[in-house]
Amino acid sequence: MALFSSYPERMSTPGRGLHGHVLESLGPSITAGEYPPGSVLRTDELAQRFEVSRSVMREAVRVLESMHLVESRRRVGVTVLPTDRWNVYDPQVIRWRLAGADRPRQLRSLTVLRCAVEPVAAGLAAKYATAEQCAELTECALGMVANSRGHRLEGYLFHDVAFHRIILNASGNEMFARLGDVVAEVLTGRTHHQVMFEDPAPEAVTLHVQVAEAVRAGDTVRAESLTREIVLGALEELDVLSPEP
Amino acid sequence: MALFSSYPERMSTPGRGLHGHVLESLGPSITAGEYPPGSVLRTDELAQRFEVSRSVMREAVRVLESMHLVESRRRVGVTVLPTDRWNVYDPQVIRWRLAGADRPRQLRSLTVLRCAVEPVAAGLAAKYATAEQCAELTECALGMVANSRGHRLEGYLFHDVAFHRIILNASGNEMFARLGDVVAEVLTGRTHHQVMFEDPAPEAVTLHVQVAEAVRAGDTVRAESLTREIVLGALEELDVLSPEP
DNA sequence: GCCATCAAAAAGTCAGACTTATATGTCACA
DNA sequence: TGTGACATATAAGTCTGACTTTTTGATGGC
Repeated sequence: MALFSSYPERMSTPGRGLHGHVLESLGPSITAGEYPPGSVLRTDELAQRFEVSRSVMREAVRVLESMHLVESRRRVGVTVLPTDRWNVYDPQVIRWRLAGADRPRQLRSLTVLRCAVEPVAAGLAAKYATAEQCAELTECALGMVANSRGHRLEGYLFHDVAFHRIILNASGNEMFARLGDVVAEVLTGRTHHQVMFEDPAPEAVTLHVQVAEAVRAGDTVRAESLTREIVLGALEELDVLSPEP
Repeated sequence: MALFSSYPERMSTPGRGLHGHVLESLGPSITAGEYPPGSVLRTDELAQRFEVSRSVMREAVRVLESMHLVESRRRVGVTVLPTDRWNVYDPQVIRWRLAGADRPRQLRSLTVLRCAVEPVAAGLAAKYATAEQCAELTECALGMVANSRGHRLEGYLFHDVAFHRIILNASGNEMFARLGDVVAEVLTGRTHHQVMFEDPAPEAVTLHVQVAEAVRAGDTVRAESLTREIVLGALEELDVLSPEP
């Protein structure tokens, strides 16, 4: 099926090279709060701990610095920055945080972001989606229907992710399009790490089909409000499992 | 005035260190499309061009790689990635792109993002804003009023940026809060690089005052719809100057 | 108590040698 | 002529050690 060839599985970038390996270990530690803000690390010490040369360690620190997770200053060391400085939109940071302890809070703030963005994106998609995108969209919706019963969660997830990706891409807005990875992480996290014994809610499935129809019909306001229902439903579902105002 | 002490002027991080200086030159070149996607650079050659050691150049490349602007592969070199791979939410990438040639398109996609996010953020702010945040908000609104006539653009801009930052922070959502820098860049760009001979539109000023009121009153739907008016107005204004559907 | 000066500490920079992966070309064989 | 194994060259990756620069904090004189 050529339609999905545009979604290669390059979602996660495993630590290539020594510096990547170090990052994959040190990054999650920091985002998990293992080193509280203000903690000071020393490059040399880290290099010894990870058994790599200083050059490699310096490269890793540079990357962490570009994510604003740490700040490197002369005569002081590598200081861990407070959370509100972090580049929380960096896909790698998102992945690290979703893998950590405060996954629920993370999942929630990302879902609230979805609530804001996806309805607007769907409205734009109804305006600008190509015929091919409309076809892909309905195909995904049908795929969701086909996998909506009988505990076929993986198949459902696959089409769900693809569906939302297409919406975000079809909006024609680059900033929206780049949130496709974020949505994918959220949906995957929800499916894999939550109690999901039951099949997906039938209403949600129906809504997806209707969104696909609305987009094809060019009905912007309907596409927007239907998508809002979908994503508000997801938020509600999240609040049921881990309630916090 | 202690209210604004929480908004230090650390918005732009000038290239500290040699590697930062290289980045500040090479980054914009790439985002400007000077090296088309697929172009191959060699670390050694770059090091020579910028007259730095390879260690420094490698650190710079690592940072560009973490932004997904380039990809470094053995035996090949440093390949420039296509636009749809870039981390377009990275504040540094945003700044580089806003400084480049396709500023208008960039400004527009960011404003569309604002249209999606800020109304929702304002709604949440009406729910969760502290008394102090409400006070700061009205103060900013008054500051905008005070600078709305007589070509006092800088003063107006200052309070405008602060206003939207407070809204985004008061929403209580981390992802929204981190868009404060983006909004600041957009507003600054609009003021400094567009034909802005005239004073800001009186309706916009009024709307800001009303939003501050709505937030203080805890009127979520009113805060949301008023903010939507503000930001849709900004989008309209943008389309008037550089019309593209 | 305050300011200038100094020394130590840690990051920053550089140069050179070496290792490793890999794209590509070569050649034998089918 | 096409195909597979093999060799080679290339550019990134890694390590090491020496040196420089900035900045903190301590020391000491006023």
